[in-house]
Amino acid sequence: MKVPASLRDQLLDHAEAMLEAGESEPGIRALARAAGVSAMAPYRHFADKAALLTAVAERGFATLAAELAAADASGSDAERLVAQGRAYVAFARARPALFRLMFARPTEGDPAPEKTRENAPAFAILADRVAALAGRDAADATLGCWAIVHGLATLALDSRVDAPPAQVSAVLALYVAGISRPT
Amino acid sequence: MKVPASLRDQLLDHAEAMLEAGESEPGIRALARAAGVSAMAPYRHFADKAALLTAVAERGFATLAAELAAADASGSDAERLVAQGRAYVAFARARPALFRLMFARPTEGDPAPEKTRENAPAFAILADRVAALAGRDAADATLGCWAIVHGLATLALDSRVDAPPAQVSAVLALYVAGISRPT
DNA sequence: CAGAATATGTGTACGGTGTAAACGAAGGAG
DNA sequence: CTCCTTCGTTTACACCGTACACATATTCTG
Repeated sequence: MKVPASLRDQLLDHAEAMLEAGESEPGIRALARAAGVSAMAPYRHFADKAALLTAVAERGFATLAAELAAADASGSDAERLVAQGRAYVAFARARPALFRLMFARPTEGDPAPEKTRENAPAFAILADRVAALAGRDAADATLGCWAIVHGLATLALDSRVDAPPAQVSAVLALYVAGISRPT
Repeated sequence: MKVPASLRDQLLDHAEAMLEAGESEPGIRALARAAGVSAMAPYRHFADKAALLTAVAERGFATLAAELAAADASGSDAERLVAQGRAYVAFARARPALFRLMFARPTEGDPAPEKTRENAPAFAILADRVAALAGRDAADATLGCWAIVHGLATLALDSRVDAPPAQVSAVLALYVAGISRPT
């Protein structure tokens, strides 16, 4: 019963695979070749290269959100928060090219964490955790939290730091300790 | 006395200008055109496009380090640290393309903050400030500090957050408050 | 069912890129 | 003067994204 997957999905799959293989920006022609189709065929499914890559990025955000949610599944609030952070950085280190691509896509609308569609769900979960820990300044704390893990992730991708899980935990735990204190 | 600047410097200048003008990756040919020279001329001065862009990045790190040092010039330890953070993010927001380019260049050697040549000087200053504030966990705190500002900077460039100076100050001040407390 | 409309893929072509290879012209050293 | 080095040019190739015109297949409509 395995119908041969629409070309659209094939292209996205190959793009994801090439990203995972280290390619920083899969090209339309390469993807078409991989799918055994002419160079112009992809354009029946995507307006242009950017649109295709944006679709890949969207997938990436979905799986990132899933992994974050999984990490957030159990433990104390603080533990969950730290686990999320580890998952975030782990995702970035496991799929560097994809991670970079995801955040390199231009966003529509104003810059605000909860306004940017792809980040909204994950950001909401994070905000919940932080709210449970920090009384006042919850907004700043949430942003700081995201900034820390995102910073560690990108610095790791650009090999400015190593950022193994243990280090992420340590840095994040320190932050949590500083945040969660009587108002 | 104005000798007409070596082609090498002209190319770097134009590259910097084009980056400042929004171009994400100035091309060899475009730079050659800007310098009024043939497309192959740049290759007399740079092995390839990557080498040229790396040279631009190096310049960028130098001016970033200078701006950080300037911000660090006066005030209490905490104030200096926060000022550095503001300067870091301000730099990124003022020269988004350059900032991205700087960190996108591959680094030689192991990933370690103080080992990566371009970052070493600025990182050392940062480490000093943090050491003066946090007793134990100074290493983690330093890394956390860098991660926060770098995270804010990159998230701002990818328009995930706005990150105006006030926000940077707030987030960073919160972190400093959490860090600097009786051992 | 016929015929038209829509969806999907192909072939060709244009202008852009980075860069390899071979060639010239200018100046200093023997 | 001749030779070598430095700096630039010309030409050419392979690749890229994509506009345009065409073929075919599927589906909708009367």
